Amino acid sequence: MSVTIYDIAAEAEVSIATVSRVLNGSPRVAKATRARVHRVAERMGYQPHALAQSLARQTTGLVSAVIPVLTNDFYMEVLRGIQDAVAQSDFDLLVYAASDPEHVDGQLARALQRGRAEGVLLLSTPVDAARRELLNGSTVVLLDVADAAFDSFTVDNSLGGYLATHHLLENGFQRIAHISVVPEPLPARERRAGYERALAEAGRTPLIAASDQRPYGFSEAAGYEAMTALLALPERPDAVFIASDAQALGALSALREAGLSAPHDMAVVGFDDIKVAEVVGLSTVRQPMHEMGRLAVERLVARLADSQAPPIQHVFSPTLVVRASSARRV
Amino acid sequence: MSVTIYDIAAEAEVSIATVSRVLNGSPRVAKATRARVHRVAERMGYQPHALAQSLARQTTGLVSAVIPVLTNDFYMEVLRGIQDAVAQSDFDLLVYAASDPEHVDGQLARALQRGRAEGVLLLSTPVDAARRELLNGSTVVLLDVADAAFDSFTVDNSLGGYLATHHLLENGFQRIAHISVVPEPLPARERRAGYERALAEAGRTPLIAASDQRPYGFSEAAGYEAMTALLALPERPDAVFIASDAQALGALSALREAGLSAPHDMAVVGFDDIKVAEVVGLSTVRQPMHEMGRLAVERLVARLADSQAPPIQHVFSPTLVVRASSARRV
DNA sequence: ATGAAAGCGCTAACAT
DNA sequence: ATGTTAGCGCTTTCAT
Repeated sequence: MSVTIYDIAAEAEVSIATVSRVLNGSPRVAKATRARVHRVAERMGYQPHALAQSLARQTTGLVSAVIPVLTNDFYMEVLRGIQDAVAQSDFDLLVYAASDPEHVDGQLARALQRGRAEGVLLLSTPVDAARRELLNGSTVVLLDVADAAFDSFTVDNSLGGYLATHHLLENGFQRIAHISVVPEPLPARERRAGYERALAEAGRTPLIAASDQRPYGFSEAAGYEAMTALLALPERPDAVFIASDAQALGALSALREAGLSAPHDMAVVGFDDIKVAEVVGLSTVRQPMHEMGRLAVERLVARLADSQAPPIQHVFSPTLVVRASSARRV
Repeated sequence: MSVTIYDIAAEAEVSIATVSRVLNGSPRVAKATRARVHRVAERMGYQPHALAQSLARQTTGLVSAVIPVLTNDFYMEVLRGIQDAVAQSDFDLLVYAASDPEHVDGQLARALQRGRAEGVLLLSTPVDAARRELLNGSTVVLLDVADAAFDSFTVDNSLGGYLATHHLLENGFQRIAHISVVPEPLPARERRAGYERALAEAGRTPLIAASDQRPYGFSEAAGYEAMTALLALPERPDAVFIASDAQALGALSALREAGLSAPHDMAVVGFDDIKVAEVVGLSTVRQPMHEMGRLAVERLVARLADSQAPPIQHVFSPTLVVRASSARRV
């Protein structure tokens, strides 16, 4: 049906080897032949067959991104960065998203299938023993999770938690609570640790709420529930640092429904700096999501070229973004 | 390096054909042999080589989505729908996103490369003569754009514009403006037509603003500029229907910066119903983005199975979502 | 400078 | 029930 190098070879009266050479820009071809083959290929509308090329070259030109849940602005932002960087490379991008983090392994297995992608970007998925086995032999770059055996790009979550809490302390808030996640993934644990450290330095006691929202805790619903719990407390906190912006959005809803508002009744600081955060004036700790995705891809591409380099652990420093929701009490 | 069917064949003392049969579940294999081959394959940790399989089968198991710009919540939502449906199929998903709509053809060409994907989902990209040529022979489903030669999933934009405008009229607003896009793509033109129809029925005159934001008009910046222009008018409108939520967000910012607010000083209705719309209380015309993506994939998969069916043009009816930004003047 | 031929790893007739 | 073999479309030695 469609034109192959055999057709071109016949038409140009050369062998398929010569056609292949010309098409791949080998210098070992006579000028006249080269021109003729090019002309014929052009005229016949030749297009290389990606699959056949890949099989012969033993390389697919594909990288894949494995994402725990797409219904999450954090991942969406990272994905944008990934896509941008991939578009600037010679690779094409396969996207594997799970319905929730617990089902990520199925997608991961597909992404890792032999002869599929050359490398994979794995997001927010801790490398346990089973996964280490799966990943064995593949070129992998980790995002939002670190592991000594792989390149990784993470944010200093503990610092982020500290910055947020310190900011609330500085603004004079007295009873600063924290909303975390159950079950608590490592990033959340680290954010909480930063919160606790800041409080400890100030000689305050932590107050932690979290609702058990399986399978995915970084959600509006989880934030809503946790805030509801906080509001039911006999002595209501006057500020809260929340483990993610998504939860913070839910928490703000709960606040609003209770006839309260931030920062007047309770100051709120989130984490991530997703786009809505700016729109609603939510103070937050910013992760450079776009850049994380971009750099991870660049690293993956580099590693594909040089698999020997020792793994690097890139830790971004998050930055505090102060908006209306944590304004100092007047 | 990695184990092939030859290794298994040798180990199980059968031919590669038998191995292939067993692995593909052919019934024409003796029970004992089947069991033995399975055991060996398992033990050796065999994984089929996607590429080789694809080349032999002449089918890749890949579909691709071509997106004009990823920095846009509308496309993100559609992409989620696409991903959800793809995950339920036997296909894997390639994502090709352009930096802006004018550069979509490069990505489209990659997506269409012979031996890459079996079908492509093309978003918001009108099929002109050049593209028709490109798409010729490929299995394509169109989203947000219609063309008689292909399956397409679109929304009744004109109806949407009508609904929005009619709603504003009903709520008693007097001077209802419209913010469109320059250059004006077909969906925007249709939305404007709906707006004009509603106004004409009410015997009012249209008032249209739009800023020239190349290459992509459905943006916050564009909305901001257009609203600024409206505010500079001697007689300020008291309501506005805006061609997209993204622009509406920018318009709301402009309003706020001018010390004004919606709906008090000007009622605002957007289009799309992206997630932030709900958060900021923006009235809007909802497109079923997730479902559009999902159904488009299902259609693509169906067409891949039966290429003879005549193209279908699926037109969704948008729905009006009333929130605070267009509340009736008290 | 060019051609012949051996793969790449698998599927699918066609034989037996 | 199983094996032999010819592709799938291309790249890449190895000859000439």
